[in-house]
Amino acid sequence: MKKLMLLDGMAIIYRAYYALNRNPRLNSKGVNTSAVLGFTNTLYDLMRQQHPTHIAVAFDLHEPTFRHEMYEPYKGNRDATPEDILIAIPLVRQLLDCFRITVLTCKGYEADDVIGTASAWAEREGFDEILMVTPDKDFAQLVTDKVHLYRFGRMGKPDEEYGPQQVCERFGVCKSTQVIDILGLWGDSIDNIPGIPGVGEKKAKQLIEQFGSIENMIAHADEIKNAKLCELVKQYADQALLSKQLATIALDAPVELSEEILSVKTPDYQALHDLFEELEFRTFAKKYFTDLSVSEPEVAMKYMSANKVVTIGNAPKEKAKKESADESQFSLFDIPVATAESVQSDVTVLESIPSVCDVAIIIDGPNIAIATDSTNVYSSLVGDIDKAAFKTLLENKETTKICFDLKALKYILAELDIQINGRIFDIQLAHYLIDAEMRHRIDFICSALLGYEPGDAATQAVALWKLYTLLESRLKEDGLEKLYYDIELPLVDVLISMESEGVKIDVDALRQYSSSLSEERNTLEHEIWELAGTQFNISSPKQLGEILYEKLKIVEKAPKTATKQYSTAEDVLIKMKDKHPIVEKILEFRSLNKLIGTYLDSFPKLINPVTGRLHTIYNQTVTATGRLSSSNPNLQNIPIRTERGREIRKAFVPRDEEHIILAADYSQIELRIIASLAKDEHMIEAFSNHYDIHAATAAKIYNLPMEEVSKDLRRNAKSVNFGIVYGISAFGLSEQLGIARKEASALIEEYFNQYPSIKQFIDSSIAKAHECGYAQTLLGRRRYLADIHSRNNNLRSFAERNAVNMPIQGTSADMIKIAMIRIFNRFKEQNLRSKMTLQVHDELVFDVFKPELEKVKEIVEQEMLDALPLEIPIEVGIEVGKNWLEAH
DNA sequence: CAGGCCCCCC
DNA sequence: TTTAGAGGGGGCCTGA
Repeated sequence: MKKLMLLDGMAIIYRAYYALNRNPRLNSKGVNTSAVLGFTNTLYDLMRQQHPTHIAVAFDLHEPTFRHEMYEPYKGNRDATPEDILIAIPLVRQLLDCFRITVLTCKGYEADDVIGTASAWAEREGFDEILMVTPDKDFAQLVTDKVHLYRFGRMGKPDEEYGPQQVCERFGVCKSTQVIDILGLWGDSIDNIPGIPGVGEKKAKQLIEQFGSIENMIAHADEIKNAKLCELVKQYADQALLSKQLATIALDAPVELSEEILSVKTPDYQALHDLFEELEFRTFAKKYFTDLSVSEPEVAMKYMSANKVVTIGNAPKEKAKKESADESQFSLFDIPVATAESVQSDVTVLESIPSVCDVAIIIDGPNIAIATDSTNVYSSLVGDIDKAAFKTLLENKETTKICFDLKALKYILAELDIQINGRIFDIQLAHYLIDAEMRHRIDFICSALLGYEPGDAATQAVALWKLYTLLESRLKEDGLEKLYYDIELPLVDVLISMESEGVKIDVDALRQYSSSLSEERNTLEHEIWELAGTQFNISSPKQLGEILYEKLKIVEKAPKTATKQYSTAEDVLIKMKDKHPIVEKILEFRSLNKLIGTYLDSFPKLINPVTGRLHTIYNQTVTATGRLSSSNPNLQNIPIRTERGREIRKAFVPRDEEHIILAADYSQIELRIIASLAKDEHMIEAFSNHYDIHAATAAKIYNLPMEEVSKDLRRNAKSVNFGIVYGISAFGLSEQLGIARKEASALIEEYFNQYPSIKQFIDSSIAKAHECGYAQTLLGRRRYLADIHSRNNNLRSFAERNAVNMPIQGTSADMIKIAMIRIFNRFKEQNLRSKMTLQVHDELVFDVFKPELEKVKEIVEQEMLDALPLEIPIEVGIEVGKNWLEAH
């Protein structure tokens, strides 16, 4: 097994420099060693994760290269290299010497070419795996089955490894070599070398998909439908070719390569020791050399991949002893992070915790806190880990596990075949219940509640352990324990089951529908361009605004958005529909574009190749009211209102012929809840008699018998009912119904006359919020309303509407969550093969094994009805069908 | 790559 | 000067 790792030296130094520069680390001579330290750390991580047998780091020589002449006219856009980086380069090279890692450079070529050449060479030499470590997407052109691209994740996202498949997905090409064609058209943003002006990522992909290469595109330029684009392509053909040439990585740099040169060797420990001394990496050096009393590289590697258990507090003695023995084995690079001890007082406890490790576990009597050193909290658990010990620890039913993002943790543990037993305290869930509107990321929570951000696993574990005490008592004080233990915590398993189950999608149907709608969209696009007299990007609100309000001047006073841009929002356009025929076409184009972009074309890409199904992610800690949210893809906003949109639901199908889709939804749940919370007799009566509630409302406010309520009056009443739930205002209602303000306010007034308890409920909700500063659901879920006392009318009104809406929306959310948990448990008890697959706020969707249909219906209906005791009868509509549309 | 805008759902 | 003015979400595009 030969595995070569090629690193782009400068890129890693830059990354380290920017990552650590906020907190520069100066040694006593005033030299900034952040970049060197970061580089060292990156190298260590990569070695530990990738276990290469061969390695090299490529550097530029900062001399003219074979591209020099081509680049020359465009030079001058790069910022000068920061001085701290100039200092870091020789130090890094010195470090690599000590590690006896070869530095590859080549006169007349850039580091990219050296890496390209080396990877091509290694592939020919029969290496099994070659990993190019660089943030530069250009390297995608070299990716093959054996040569992979490794890019660091930014913004807390995990690192990404690009194989041929990922390259094709990312760039929308058939072959990775076509990446240079895309980049050629796109141009080089760093050196500001334009490809073809106006061609961005999307257009470039389209063109290459159509023509295969830049050369072919130029040869057949006349076939480009868009006249303007066609002109540009002809005009800038040479520039695109040049840009492609510049993007092409050379594979023939005259650089000396051999297995011997590249092989991973034993470091020169003496030299390393001296260098660390000089750089003042003392903590690191001490650990590193204590650990390396046996200086065998294999042993060193083993130490590097070890994991650590930290015991503090009242743990049993023998255990503490064992673990402190383990501790001496860790060779860890030291990073200048704010550690817990710098801000907290219990230094004696924390002294035993080194600043960096993979997984930190704190055992404090019966409480166990688990953390890892990543924002993606548990992603690095699947490394080398003492699984037996970890399993025993987590599966113990007697202890309390303190963690952050239980759902993520459980996914990882499932892979390791580990269960998590005993009481579980998820800091994230608890924090969500305590203050839903805050952000629930570990770093934010820590800085808000502890006053520092955890930099590594050990600090994070300490933070969780501290937060546990804080949040546990807060949960109790605020009466949120039941919500936590009876709803949010058990819901985690339900969501995991739904997410991993996924839904089956009829991909062929989506593809067919997509191509038919795309044709319609193209026609419309051309018609719009025709009417506008020019070609422009219709999806760009900016360009569209300019066309509508400057070129065509379809209205005198152009509507503006809050940020003083031209508004092209749907309701605005609808109002000016008859001013110009283009408006209707634009609306039509928008709706098609939305359907194609958001659903039809994106779903097939998101289907998991292993399961062949579509898996959404339910977020349990996003909404301010207690609802779930869904993303990647969002399956809670699948169209249903328009005929075209509904088609998409037909593609949601059962898993096979033995299954059938069942959808169960609460009818008018929010109105029922408000009626129940308000104990409004009239509404209770209407619901008890199973009246059409909107018609009944219309009858009341217009003082008519029910039979005489027209469609229009019913629609008005329906809007008022919705308005009540949202926190009504006369303006909002008048906008919604297209009626005068006065008329709207008369309607509202009459509504309140007819339903006095509703009015009372609204008033008392607002009064209660003023009094205690938060709104509350039936079960006590809270939402703090910071602006409830604001002297700013707008802000205060907003808070007051939330005070009304949140208890309604939130109670409904609590209700369906309870139903979900009970249904899930009963399915499990009865060993049913049927599965719950989707939740859309008031609706649950199931993939039902046909023989179980009656049983499922019974369970679902019963549990949805009984979830919460209300003053009002609840109704649940259950339907089945061979797809989601039919079942709705 | 954050923020603005828009549009789909409940 | 102009806009927003009924709740809760997510996705796409842009411009810096």
